[in-house]
Amino acid sequence: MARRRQAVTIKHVAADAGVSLQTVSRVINKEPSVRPEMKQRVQRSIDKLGYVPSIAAQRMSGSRSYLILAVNDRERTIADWTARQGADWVDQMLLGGMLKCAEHGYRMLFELVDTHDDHVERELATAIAALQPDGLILTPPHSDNPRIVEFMAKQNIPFVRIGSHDTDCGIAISMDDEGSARLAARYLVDRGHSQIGFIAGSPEYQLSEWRVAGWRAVMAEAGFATEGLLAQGDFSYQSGLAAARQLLDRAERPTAIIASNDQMSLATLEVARERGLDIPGDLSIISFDNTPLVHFTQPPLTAIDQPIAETASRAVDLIIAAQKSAELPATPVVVSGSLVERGSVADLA
Amino acid sequence: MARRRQAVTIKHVAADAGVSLQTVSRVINKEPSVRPEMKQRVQRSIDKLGYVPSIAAQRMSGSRSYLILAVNDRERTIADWTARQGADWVDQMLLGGMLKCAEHGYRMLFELVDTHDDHVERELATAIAALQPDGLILTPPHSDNPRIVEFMAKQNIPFVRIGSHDTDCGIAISMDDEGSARLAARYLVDRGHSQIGFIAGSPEYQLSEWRVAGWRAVMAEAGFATEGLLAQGDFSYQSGLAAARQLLDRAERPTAIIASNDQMSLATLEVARERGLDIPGDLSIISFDNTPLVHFTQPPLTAIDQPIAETASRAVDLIIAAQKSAELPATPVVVSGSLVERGSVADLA
DNA sequence: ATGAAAGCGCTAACAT
DNA sequence: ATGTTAGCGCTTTCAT
Repeated sequence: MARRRQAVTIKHVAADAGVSLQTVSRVINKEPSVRPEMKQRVQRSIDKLGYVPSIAAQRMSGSRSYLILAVNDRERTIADWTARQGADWVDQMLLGGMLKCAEHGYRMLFELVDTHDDHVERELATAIAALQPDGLILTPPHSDNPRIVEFMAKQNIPFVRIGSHDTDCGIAISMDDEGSARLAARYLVDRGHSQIGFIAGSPEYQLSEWRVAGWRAVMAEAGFATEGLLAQGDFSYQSGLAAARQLLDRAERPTAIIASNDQMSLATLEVARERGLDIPGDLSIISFDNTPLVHFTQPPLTAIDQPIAETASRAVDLIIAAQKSAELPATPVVVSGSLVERGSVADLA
Repeated sequence: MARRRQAVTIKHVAADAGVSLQTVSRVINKEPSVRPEMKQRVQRSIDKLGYVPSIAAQRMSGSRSYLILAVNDRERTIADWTARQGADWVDQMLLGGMLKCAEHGYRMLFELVDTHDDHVERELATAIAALQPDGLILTPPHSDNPRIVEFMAKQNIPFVRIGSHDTDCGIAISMDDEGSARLAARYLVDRGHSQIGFIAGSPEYQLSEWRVAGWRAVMAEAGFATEGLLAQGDFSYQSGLAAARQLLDRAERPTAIIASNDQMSLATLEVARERGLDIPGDLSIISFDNTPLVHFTQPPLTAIDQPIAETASRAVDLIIAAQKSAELPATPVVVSGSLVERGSVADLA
């Protein structure tokens, strides 16, 4: 394959417009110190020749790369993709992130990094050195992985930690997991439920605790006990099966279960079917995540929607803002989830 | 934000190893003309300093960028992401593409381009000029969009056209749509069906015709008429509803329907429910695509699996190969789909 | 087999 | 407000 050089460079534009390279550069970068008439002339040449700046060259000369790197956990992502169960976290992240990037003339790149790898730092360093992104977006469980966070703190690159409350370094942004869990619990309490079970997610994710905390808080406020109503899961279908059985084996069977994600809700549905329990007649279910499968279950699941696209979009905004001012938001940014009503909750009242 | 320069450059490595820049470059690029002992010494310095070459600099100096750009249709992709119905084409493409790229030290970038935009060429030119990828992957309907293909033909960048049979330029790779449709039709014929309806996909996609052709061929071979058994859809749920009604309104009702994608199968399922038809007792259904939702329907859908991940993986291989030799595969590369048996087909035999 | 020099496209720093 | 110069990190010549 022949070597490819840039077809149209800043030189061509400069020659065509009869100005210096610098003036063209100033126009491209929207610097103020160019007379409107000059600017127009240059812009005409740019349009005429179809010139587009080379990111590589821009990056080389020390300016921005206009690249934002979103990093997800390799193991989990590949497992989701391979299972083809409709988990669409990545899609939603790209939806929010790419569109917002495009608005600002940035591009979003997507990388997989193993959170359990012995060389996480090395993996990240490689991606950063190779791509030279202007900012980085960390998703759970990376966002609170100490090795990753400490490494990033040294990099002098703005980075957002989605799903973290830690403000030591980086920019924390979370989806109000506690608030969402409260929302779900409150919704059930309002409908006359008092025996509300909760299936927790993997302890590797901090958000798992926050969700438990939200449920606990509402139960306490309402004066209901939580003893024996908390079951530990790890977000997998299997763990959901075990957790649901544990809860439904209680002498005093819960009338409702909140599960920390859709796979565990699916498992709860299956256990209910095993035992001949009608949903929502005998057992109400509220799910977390609102991934595509909630439409297809029998009945469709009432669920907490995680605003992933919106969060990714905000993350991009925060990075671009951080590039300019060194000022970071003092408190964690919060994007609230919402409850989507479907058919899996009974009104006991 | 302070300006960031590369932390460790080839200079540091050269100094540390006590050799010239050039020697380091040769080691990085695995050129043969370096003595093993030199090579070792340099490699040790690289590892010690944690050096990673800057893609920007490599690209600037005229070598490869190690970037492969996958381009999808913006409108359709965003519609799928927003609908959250579990369409996972993008995920499967990333799964196959990213992993294969990683194997070869490449990275996959992902871009959205509007196939109906008046300035498609401009959109593509921008992405190419900015990113300077070593190769490009076109997906349907871009793969057969004449403006896009003609533009790419001029670019001197190897590009793969997924879902195209056209060998004029670029590298065609397809998923054997005709063969897959034959597979589905044959499967039904073998189980005693003779009135087999077919719901076609959008004519904007060439693969729609090939699927129809496969069905027709099997029907002809079996000596069955196809008159009135073909309904036109456009891949949307709505169009599926209309198409299914048209087929099921026939005096001689089909005993089976093949739908060109999952959304239209879902619609067929719904129409069957409306009319009180049991699936598969009264009507068998075979779907195309095998996206996540096939697991969740009642009954789960027997479907043709489109090997998207495998195809993307092959596409990457083809691009990397094309970079070296100018030799392109003479005939279109074909990756075959398979039929996944679930519960939506009745055996009449 | 190794090294030195030139240049890729662009911008920061310094003129004017 | 505009132009000139130097240099980013790397690879391609072209020497040796």
